[in-house]
This record gives sequence, structure tokens and C-alpha cells, in this order.
Amino acid sequence: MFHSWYSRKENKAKPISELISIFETEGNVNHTCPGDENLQFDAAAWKAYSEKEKRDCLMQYRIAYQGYAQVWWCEALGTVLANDEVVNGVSERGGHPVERKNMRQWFLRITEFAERLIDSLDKLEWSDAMKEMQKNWIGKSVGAEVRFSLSPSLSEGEGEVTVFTTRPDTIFGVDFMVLAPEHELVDGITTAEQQNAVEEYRTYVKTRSERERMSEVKQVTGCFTGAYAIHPFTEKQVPVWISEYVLAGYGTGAIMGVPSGDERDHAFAKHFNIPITNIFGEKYNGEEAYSAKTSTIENSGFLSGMNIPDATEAAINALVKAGLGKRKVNYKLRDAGFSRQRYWGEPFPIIYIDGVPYGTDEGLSPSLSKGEGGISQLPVELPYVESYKPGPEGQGPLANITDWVNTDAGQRETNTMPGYAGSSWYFLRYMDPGNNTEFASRKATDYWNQVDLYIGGTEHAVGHLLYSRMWTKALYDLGHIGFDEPFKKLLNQGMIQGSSRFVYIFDYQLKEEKAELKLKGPLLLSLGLVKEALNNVEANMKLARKLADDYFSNSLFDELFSGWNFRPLRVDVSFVDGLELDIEAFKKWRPEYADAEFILEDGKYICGAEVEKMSKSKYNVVNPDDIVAQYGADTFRMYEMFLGPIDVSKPWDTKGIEGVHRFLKKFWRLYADETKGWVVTDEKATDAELRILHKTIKKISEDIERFSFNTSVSQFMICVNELSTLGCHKREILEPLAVVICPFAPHIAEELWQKLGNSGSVVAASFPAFEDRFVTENSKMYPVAINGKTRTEMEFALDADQASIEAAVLADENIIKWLEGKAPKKFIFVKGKMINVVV
RNA sequence: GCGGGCGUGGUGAAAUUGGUAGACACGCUAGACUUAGGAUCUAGUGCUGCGAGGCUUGGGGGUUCGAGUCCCUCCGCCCGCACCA
Repeated sequence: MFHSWYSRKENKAKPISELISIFETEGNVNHTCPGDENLQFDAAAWKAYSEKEKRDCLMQYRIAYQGYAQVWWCEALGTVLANDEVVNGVSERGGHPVERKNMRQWFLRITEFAERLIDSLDKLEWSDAMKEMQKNWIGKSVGAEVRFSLSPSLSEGEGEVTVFTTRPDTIFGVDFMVLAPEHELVDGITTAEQQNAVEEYRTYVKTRSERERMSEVKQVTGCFTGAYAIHPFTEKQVPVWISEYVLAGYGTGAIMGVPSGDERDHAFAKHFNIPITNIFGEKYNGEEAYSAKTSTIENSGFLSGMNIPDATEAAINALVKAGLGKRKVNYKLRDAGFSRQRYWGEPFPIIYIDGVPYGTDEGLSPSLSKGEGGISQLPVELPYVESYKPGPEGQGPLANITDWVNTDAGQRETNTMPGYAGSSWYFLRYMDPGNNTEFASRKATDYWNQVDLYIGGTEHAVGHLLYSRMWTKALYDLGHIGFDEPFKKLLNQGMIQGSSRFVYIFDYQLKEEKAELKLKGPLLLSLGLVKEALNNVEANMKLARKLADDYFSNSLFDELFSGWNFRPLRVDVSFVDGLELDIEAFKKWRPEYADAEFILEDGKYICGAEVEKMSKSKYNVVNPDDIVAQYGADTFRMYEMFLGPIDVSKPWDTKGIEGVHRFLKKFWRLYADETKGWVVTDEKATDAELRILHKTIKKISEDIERFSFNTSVSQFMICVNELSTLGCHKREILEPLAVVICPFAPHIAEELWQKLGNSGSVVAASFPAFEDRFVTENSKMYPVAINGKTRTEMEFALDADQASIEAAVLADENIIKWLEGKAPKKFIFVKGKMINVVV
């Protein structure tokens, strides 16, 4: 990726060497620079560049490139934190203050692939929901880029603000401009008198996460810069503000505020008393923005009277003609941040020489190019470290290993790659894991081709699954593999969650010196008491009063506590039977509660429960090995299938596994009796037995196709119940049945297969063919409804015609009773389904 | 806030194309066999009502001969939101 660039002309990734050749002959006239759209040079200029200038320029084209991104910086911990390590604006560990800090980072230019990532979704067998999520994440929008010049007389700096808008038709409704607080122009345009206010506001914004900035739309914040921009058509001067609702990474990091047509702009204008220009005539009521797209545009110069699509076209054409803007496609998708300041992650094969990054495979020095890792010293391996402490100035731990960082060619990159680096291509490596000259041979990837079926969770919808797709396209473009989509079919499986258990500690603050506690240990309350107290102020007071009376030396309640609450504490699920706590086991596990007092309800301590991800830290882990030891792998496997549809998440609950276990025992008893031993006979099967077998073959075949394993298990249960009732022990039925059940209960199937006298494994046996003739019926019990409510059942031949059925139904005494003498208005007969009489 | 998903008995669920709601299990109740039962078998089990019957798929409304399924609307829950991986 470092050695490649994206050709917008050919719409594919290409080697960077080809770009260098192009620059040498024609400069970049035919290849707009994705990193800097205004960069232009010819061949002569290119040749005159220094080595460093050339490399800097190429960096703006590379698919793996360096840029700047904001990270959470925690001064106290001396490290960069992940989003989920920042809680309520402070570090999760230690509660230290954090702020957004700009840092140099590696990126992958996934935005260049945006269009293809949308287009080729069509050829994937993924759920519509999944495709929808990816489309929305990529967020293609068509609109215009518009330049507003700043008013030199009123602004500190001169120049222009470029905005992206999906509604160029509303350009006459612009009443203000808003820049992201991080926007590079802000420093230059802020007037002296607004300097302090702007600084203060930016300090506030630094503490805000992007999520908060997007979510909390009701609370309007912002700050005027003192600068004004000039409307391109009316020459009206509009104030330039900064506000957190404009994000630096979206579009150009600046918007034109059209309060009459956009809700957030409207709220902003109202909040800061900015006069609102109405461009929708009567459709805009002054109270809320008119954001529907069905009005005509009014009060808008040459756009007045046009509908929205026409006005959009006209506005863009006028902007282009005036040289003030252009048509533009924008994507919400951002280039993927590819640096982490962590130890665990693939190290970059990058060396800095005089601050300029080179690939370790670029022949930098003899020792590097012939080092241990092969000719190009790939792969670069993580060095051993004594400590995982962060490096200086927010660098990763690798920065501390100076021996490793400093090579005779230059300094190594100390960032590492993120988790999705490996997850984007591991499936390719699996195709050729022993290869030590390339990631996978073309022969191997051509043979194995795409992943046929990928089972994964929706949590990967817009991360891993999008990055893998981009990665695959890049490798395809560069000729390393022969397919451009990694996962042909995708199925989302649900998660088996944990069910956590909680006890509740009475947590109180005593008023000073007022009381002595009679307790030796903490006070734990059963769930029912806590629930009642939390639901009801009176109950809460009553409970506290009672606790004061029972457990404290001073029962003058009003003088006892300054406050109290019920603090939940996780307990290991193995000490809880259902919801009832084994108090002794708990005390043993947590010695600090050995002297605790437990307040019970009905003689039991009832725990609280919550469904969460299964995790050691939540003490809610159930180990599958224990289940397998108790019930066997077949029972475990079938029970997991039986729990419900494959794509639904649910908490693990061992209750119910008995049913599946009983089923397998009953299934076994068709073949072997506890006392009599093997009971399989060679008798001829009856029609009824064959019907059961073939209904089962049909159902299982269909269910497997649609991954409906829970209903398959049900069908096996129905089959075994019916065969048991018939007392069937016939080889003609039971031998094929063992083959059908094999994918669901392979161990028992294999054993029965052997006992039936077969050589070879049951997995090699061919799946029994379904034969229609065994299951066809010639009559059907029809539900007969009056006005849609089923009142009785009547049996008719399947080939009976409507007239004879109608006559029979209307003559039926049950039906006559329900008709109550009224004449039927309509008779509905759906062959093979039902009958409905409308009166 | 935005995007996606889900909501059916005491519990897990089924109903595949708009056609008998609750299949199959768990649990529970009663019984049989048994020295014993955490084995096995039988019957019952959505709610309500003595009964005929009535009610019932998160709430409300609509389309239809017929709605768990389609449409509108409201409520609730779960997942993702770019440095958890």
C-alpha cells in the first residue's frame, strides 16, 4: 500500500513507480493530487524537486500515507487513549483530564475506493441490512463546493472559505458561515476582540468527543470569530462562526448556514439571534426549518420560482460560470487511521532517513536489505520489550527500544498497526500459510478463491468488513490476487451472551460521631428490597429506618446518615442457582465479606441479573468444556442449534439442555435397548414409517439451505417421537436416519453407523434422497372459518372442486349453527390452505 | 443525534409466499412403573370464564374475506458510530 497510489483515471491502485514515470514526463496535470487538490507541477518542476520534496509529494498520493489526526491525549498518564478508555471526559483509569491532540499518523486512502465499495455490494450475497449499513457509512452525497471570500475590511486575514453543501439551491438563504473549531483558517481570521472568546471556546471543544458533538444537538454552542464572508451572488456580508456541530473531518470542515432550510442551522441562528432569510415563502413558518424537498425556491434572485432539482442545477452552473464553485461528490467515509501508539500490533516496515519515511525494502543499506528477515527484511518483527510503558511525547512503547529504533540506515517507525490490519487479509494467508517469500502465492489464492461463506457479527459491519473489502480490491488491482471481493456470502450469527449476577451493598455515609456501627462487616440486601426502595421514596426511607434500628447503636435515624445508596457488586455466576445466592460460597470467594450481614427475602438472598457480553471481568463465564463433560459434545452442539435462529443473540441458559439430551437418548433407544441390547431388524418398513423418514429428509434438507438449524432439531424430535410411538426399529428407516442426523450429532451418528455394520465413516455416506411418493397425501383437513375465525375442520380430497366443497361446507351442521340463518355473502376457498365463509 | 436490528405463553422459540398463532422443547401440575429416581412412560398446561364463549403476537390506528406477517404512528430494548478488537 505504501508503494502504490490510486489512479482516478483507471480507477485502480497502481505501483508508485508508474506515477514517478508519469511525473517525469508530464508532471501531475492528468492526475489530481488526492492529498492536495490544488497541487500542480509539470515535468520540469518535478525534476527540479529535491529528493525530500519528491517524497513529500508522493506521500500525498500513496494509498498508505501520513497525515494528521486528533487523538485523545492524557497528560497525566503520558499516553494516547482509545475512545472507550475515555469516559465522561476523563480517563477511565484514574479519572485524569484528557484532551484532543493533533498527531502525525498513518492512514489508508480508503476514500479513493468509496465508489467501488458501493457499486460491488450488488454482487455480494450479504443481508440488505448489512449492505445498507455500509452504504450509509460510506455516505455518498452529491452537491457542490462553494468558495466564499472573506471580507478584507472586516476580517483580520484575507482569503476564502470553501464549503461543501448538498443543497446549493439554498445558497440565497445563507445567513452565516460555520467553521469547525479546528479549522485551519480560524487563527487567521479571528479579530483581536474575539480572540479570547474563540480561545475559550476552543478549549471547551477540546474536551468534547465527536460523539458528543454529534449527539447533543439540543444544546447549541458556538463562538463568533469577528470575520465576515461575502455571499458570491448577493455580496451580502455574513458572519463567520465556529461551532462544535461542524466537524473538521466532514466535507471541508466548513458549512454555509441556511437556517430556513436546515434544522441545526435554524437552532443555531435562533440561539445566537442571527436574522433568518426565508427562501421558501409560505412553507417556512418562522418556527422551524423547512427541510422537505418539495417546495419551490423563493426570494433567491435568479433561482426564484424554480423547484429544488432545477434550482440545484442552476445554482451549480452559475457557480461554475462565475468560477466560485464546482460540482462535487462527497463521502462521509474518512480515510482509515492506521497508526496506534501501542506495543501489540504489526510494526511498520518503515525507516526514516532525515525525517523522510522509506520502505525497509527500498534497498536502504546492506545490513537492512540482507537482514534476518530476508532480502527486504520482511516481516519486521516486534522487538522484545522490558516494559509496555508508553514512549516519550505520546509515542508508542517501541520508541523506548532505542537499539531497535536506530538502524544504520535511519530510525524505525515506532507506531504499530491497528487490529484491522491483520483481519483485513488473514484469510488470504490461510490459503498459503507456509509461504516465506510472499503473503500467499497467486497459485494458492487462485485455487481457493474467495471465502464462500463468512459467518460474523454485525459489530463488524462498517469496520473490518469494509476494510477487508478495500484491501482485497487493492491487492486485486496490483495483480496479487484474482478476485476483488473477499467474502462472497455473509451470515451474521448472534452472540451467546452471559447473564451476570449482582449483590447489593448498603453504602452509607454517617453523620460525624453520631453513631456507632454494631456491624462487623458490610450489609447486603436482597434484590426485592433494593428494587422497592429504588422505586418508592417512602419504602426507601422505611428500609433505611429499619436498618438504622437493627444494625446501628444509635437509632435516632434523622441524625444517623448523611446519605446512602445500594451499590451493586458482581458475583461469580457459579455461586448463584438461578437467582439465589449461595452465601457461604460467596463469603469464601470474597473474604472481605466473610462478616457481612445478609438481609434476605423469604429466607433467600436473591441476586440482580443483567445480560451482558460474556467476559471474565464480569464473572459470568460459562465454560463449554464443563457442559461437554456433563452431557457430551453432541448434546452441546445440538442444544446450541436448538436455542433459536442462528442470527439472534441471547444469554446462555443451561436450563433446557436436558430436553436435547433426552432426545438423543430416545434416538439411541430406537437402535439399542437398555436390557435387550441391539434391536435393529430387517423388517420391511410401513408406509407410515417411510412417510416420517422422508418428511424428515425433506425438512432437514430445506432447513440446512436456509441455516435454520433450530427447526431441524425440532424435526428430528418429531421424527423420533413418531417412530418411538410406532415402535419402529427397522434398518430401512434407521440407517438413512443416522446419515441425516450426522451433521447435527456426528458422534452418535458415527457410532450407530459402525454398529449397523457399515465400513468407513458416516461422513462419507451420501445423504439419503428425498422421494416425493412417500409423502404425498390425497386429502387435507381444511380449517373452516366464518368471517376469518376458524370454527371447525373438514376433510376434503385435494382434487375436490370448489362447488362440491362449498355445498358440503354449507350443509355442515357446525357451520349452519355459526351462520345463524344468515346467507353467506362470499365463499373463499384456497386450495390446500383453508376455507372462509363471509356472512 | 445518525445508521441498523429486534419486540409472540412462566422460559427458549415455531409459523418459509397474507391463510388453523404458540409446532418442538424447558418449566410446572397430576398420575403410572419402582427399594430408589436427577431414569422411563401417560395426561394436562397462552389468558379468562361453570359453560357456550370471549380475549391474545409491545400500544394505538389502517388495508384485507383473512394480518404475528403489509402500511402509518407511538413506546421499549439491543448493536455500531471511525483508537475495544
